[in-house]
Amino acid sequence: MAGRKQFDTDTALDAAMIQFWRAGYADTSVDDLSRVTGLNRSSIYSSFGDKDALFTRCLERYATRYGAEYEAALSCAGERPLAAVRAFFAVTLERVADPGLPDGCLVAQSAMAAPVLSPSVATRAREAVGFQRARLHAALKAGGLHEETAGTYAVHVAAVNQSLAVMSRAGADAEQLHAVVDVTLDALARALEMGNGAARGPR
Amino acid sequence: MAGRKQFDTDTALDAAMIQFWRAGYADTSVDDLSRVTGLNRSSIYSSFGDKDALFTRCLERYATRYGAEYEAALSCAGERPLAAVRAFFAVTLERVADPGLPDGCLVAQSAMAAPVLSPSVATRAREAVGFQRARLHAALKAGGLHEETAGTYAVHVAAVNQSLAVMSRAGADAEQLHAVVDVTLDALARALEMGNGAARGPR
DNA sequence: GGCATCTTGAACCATTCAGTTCAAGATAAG
DNA sequence: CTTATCTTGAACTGAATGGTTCAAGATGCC
Repeated sequence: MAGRKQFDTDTALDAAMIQFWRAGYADTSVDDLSRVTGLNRSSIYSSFGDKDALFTRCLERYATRYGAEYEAALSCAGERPLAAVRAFFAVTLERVADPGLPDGCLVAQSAMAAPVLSPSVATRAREAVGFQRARLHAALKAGGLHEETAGTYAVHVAAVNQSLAVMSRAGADAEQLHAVVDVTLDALARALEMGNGAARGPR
Repeated sequence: MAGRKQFDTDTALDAAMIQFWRAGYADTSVDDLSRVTGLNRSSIYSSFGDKDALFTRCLERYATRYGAEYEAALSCAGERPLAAVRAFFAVTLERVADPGLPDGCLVAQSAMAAPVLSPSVATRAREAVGFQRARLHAALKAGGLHEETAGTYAVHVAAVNQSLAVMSRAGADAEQLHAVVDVTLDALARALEMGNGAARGPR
């Protein structure tokens, strides 16, 4: 197993990502990473640098992969904004329901652990949350919501989406998680009904 | 400083609680606890047992203190359910706005870290989330909501409340946090308007 | 003063941590 | 086969971890 060949970087990154996702940064040792990736300690350091760099790669990978899914879900926001947000939530709900993946959300966890992460990683996690909100904001505006109303619902939907991570880790079942998003979808439906930006949302 | 006198247990517990709250269980060493409490290592072990026991005490303290505040906020739910839930959220919003306290929520953090906490602590954190939901459920029923609708809104409000912890750690400002809860309050107001349990909520 | 009680600091232990180094071995290309 | 490249396992370092023990000292009570 040497010579010119190389191990599968993507597979190793996926394994490391899931380990960080499940246990968090602090509770993941380099030995853990070595075990789940099947890579030797030396290989980890030579291929990815130190633990912090590997975590950054994993966070980036996570944000890219699921970011694309969220993006795709929101793609129909212009014509069917409610269905778009429903699909947005479905991305999270299906991920949580997948027994092959950890509960929660790597970005949410990293944001929660921000005070004890390296500044660059903490900033990246915060940016991911902000980016999610911006994505929603754009989609809701495209869906006909007034600028201010779209902003309000964007931050609300982003927050509720993060809350699913907490609740799933707290042992909430699928039915409860659906109830959480249904209230939000109902509120959004009403805001959308109130006209193409003419009516005001809450506040 | 010895003899019969003893250090102030409450003060020490508060300091330890805030440390756990800010940095989480994994990223808080016993030396950290010694530093912030002003207690010697020996004193910590003799007074509180090991790190796990002290964390449990802190979690209990947190749940008791803020649980009482949430309880008080919801006390008027029978007459003014919307105002009660608004006051419920205000407990969290004011706590987050307090510069003397860490962002986030110790219970939410502990729930997120459940997979790497000792089973007893993880269970306790999950119970705290469930208890919050039960409290809201009872309050909303008292406020006139139908059983099922009350259950739906209870889990939603509990989730949104947890989301404030994530969002505050992710750098959201007070205005954004208010927007998050306003959407929920608006939805709840509508559900309450629809009659004393006669009408159905979302779903 | 004398005694009992508590605190304190320091030392200690075994374990784990991140990070580094290196020799041995395996492979592919020439 | 030879050579260059890469992987691997193992050892090692220095620091930090949780946890324990104990002698010295400070205090309050009698």
